Amino acid sequence: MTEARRGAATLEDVAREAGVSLATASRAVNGSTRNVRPEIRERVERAARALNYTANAQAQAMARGRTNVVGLVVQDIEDPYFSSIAAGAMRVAEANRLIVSIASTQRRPDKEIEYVASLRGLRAAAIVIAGSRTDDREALGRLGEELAAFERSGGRVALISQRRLPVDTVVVANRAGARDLAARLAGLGYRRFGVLAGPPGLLTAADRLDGFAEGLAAAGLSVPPDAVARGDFNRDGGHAAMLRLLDHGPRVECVFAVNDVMAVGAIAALRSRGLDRGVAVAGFDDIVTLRDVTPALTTVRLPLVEIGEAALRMVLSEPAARPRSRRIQGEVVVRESTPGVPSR
Amino acid sequence: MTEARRGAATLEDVAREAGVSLATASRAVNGSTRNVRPEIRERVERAARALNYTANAQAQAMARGRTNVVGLVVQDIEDPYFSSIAAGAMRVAEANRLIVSIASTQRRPDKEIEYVASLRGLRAAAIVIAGSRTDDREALGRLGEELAAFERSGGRVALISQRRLPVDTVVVANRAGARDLAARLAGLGYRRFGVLAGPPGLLTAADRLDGFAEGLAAAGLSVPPDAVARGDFNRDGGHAAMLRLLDHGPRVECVFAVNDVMAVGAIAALRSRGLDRGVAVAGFDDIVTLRDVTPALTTVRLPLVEIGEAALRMVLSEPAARPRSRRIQGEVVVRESTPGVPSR
DNA sequence: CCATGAGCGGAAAGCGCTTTCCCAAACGAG
DNA sequence: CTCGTTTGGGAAAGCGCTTTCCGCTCATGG
Repeated sequence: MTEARRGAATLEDVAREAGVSLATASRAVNGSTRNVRPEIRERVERAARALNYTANAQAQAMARGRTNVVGLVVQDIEDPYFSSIAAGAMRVAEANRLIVSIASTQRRPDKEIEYVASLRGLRAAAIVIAGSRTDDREALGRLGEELAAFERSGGRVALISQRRLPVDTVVVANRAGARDLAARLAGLGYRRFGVLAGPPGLLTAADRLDGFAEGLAAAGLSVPPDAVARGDFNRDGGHAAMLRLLDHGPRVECVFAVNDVMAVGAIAALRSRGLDRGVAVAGFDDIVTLRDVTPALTTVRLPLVEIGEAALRMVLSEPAARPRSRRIQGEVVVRESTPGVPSR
Repeated sequence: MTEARRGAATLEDVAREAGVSLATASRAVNGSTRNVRPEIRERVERAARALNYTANAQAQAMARGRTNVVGLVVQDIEDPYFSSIAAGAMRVAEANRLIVSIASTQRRPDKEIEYVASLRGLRAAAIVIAGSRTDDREALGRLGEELAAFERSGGRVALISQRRLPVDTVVVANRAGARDLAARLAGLGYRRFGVLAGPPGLLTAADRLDGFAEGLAAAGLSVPPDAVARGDFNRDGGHAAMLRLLDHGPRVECVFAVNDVMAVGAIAALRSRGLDRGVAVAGFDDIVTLRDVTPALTTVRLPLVEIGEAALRMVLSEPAARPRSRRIQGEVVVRESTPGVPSR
């Protein structure tokens, strides 16, 4: 009846308490293909309860040769983009009784590799990586090797929005979304555009910029090179880039920030110059927490939670012969931040 | 030279490749108090590299009797309040080479208990629980038992903002923060207050409400009972509560929403009625992502990242004889959402 | 009434490590 | 030169499970 004085109760304690063998206790309490007579099972279960027994997951993992841990690697858990993806992945994990191990790389590619190695050490069942999108080929190569080693040792991998490695991928249609957005903005009558682009090397940002340019081109418009201001992929980056554009760029009617948090920074910058009603701003992502900023942001809605779900589902499904990819579309949402140009 | 065809390379493979015993390989590659001759160490390390060996963390955990996993239980990772806390905890975890396992309970107390059990099974070194603040005594009791079992089996526990269980706690000064906020708002000339309170049973919300009432009382003011509208602890809850207050409550000059996301919902509600400049709104938390809403929110700044850091540090430090608590203060930040009453 | 096999409990092997214990060699002191 | 003492490699004992294999009991059928 008394709990082990040192450390947790083991299955052996339970077996002894119930007066059965270790094998039987294991079968009764932790499941097995084999049957155990109801009467004995009941006795074991009672013993387990009395001792407050919980199976040692490590030992189970060792014995079974697989774990119920999945790894999730994001760039910055504090960024709502990633926390929404994480929420989706965690929801699916919960439904499958998986434990999720998470790491935030703070955008350092070397950390990413380190975490994958660490998850390989944990013998995680699967890894989902969100947002590894540099064009640093050297880092990408090492990440690829590390992931390949992980897969060879029996793990599964999925990437979010990163087609550059031969593994399952949830592809976010950044380019297409930005193209659609450009078309809509052109339709609203804007002609003189600026773009607040992300830092060089960030592929997500680059795709959105390219898509936007394509969309404008289709409408016979374009973004003059000096109307593209680069900044960090966060609020302050948007703020700074907007100010730079105002001070050194051409006059613009409408600014596309490659994500919502940058757009919010841009609006703050415009407001500080008293221009917040003079220049239209559009973003990308449709971050939930930002749906109430004023003016309400025109943006491309990405189903972030779904993206997280899709990635984990992919990695949990039967492995395919070749890397699969699941494409997820964004949807343009026009709100007050781009009221349109009435005169045209 | 060739990697094991099935599964990952084991330490035994490395030992064989290097021509040493398992014991020596272990000492050379995974550290030990014992020395290994540099020449042999080098040989083992080379073999490990050649085989792309990574120690099986499960096996190490078994053999050593401890893991490098810490568990983090939050209510909703998508909520910026929790994602900031998680970021802080993860930062400290990284510095200590710990792996963090995270779970989002979606505010279901039973899930919380389930996850703790699960972490006990993992033999996690420590658990941090953020935001278990119901007054459901039954659930709290079961959680307490589960945590006690975890501690008896050698794990450490810290709670964030929950003094009701005898474990280490990071106490957030909700009450004091709300009290200070009330004092400042009274100082700004407001007299007729409303409160958008959280759901009944949520202690964080209750503390903030109580503190606010105390602060007003100190200034000879009060919140009439019918000016307290309850709502969920999220944006929509704030929105709905605000509308209810407008429609069924007394006229108010200033509304205190018990957290920032509710405040944002409230502002949206006011705006939908054309009252956004007529009623002042204050929040609590100072969520980073919401710093650019307009009007800029008066709120109580909580150092959320620090709170997460403090909790994990606490749980990693030497265990104390009795539960410790570390108190963290908020700081009132007055912004445009409470411009003050000029006439007074 | 005996051969057959289904059903189920138990002994023991094994998962991949760490660590204790043992032992040989090298070394320093008397 | 002898006798402790280090020093460092290797054998083996676990860590807490799962699972294979073995063997006993009982039901079944020819």
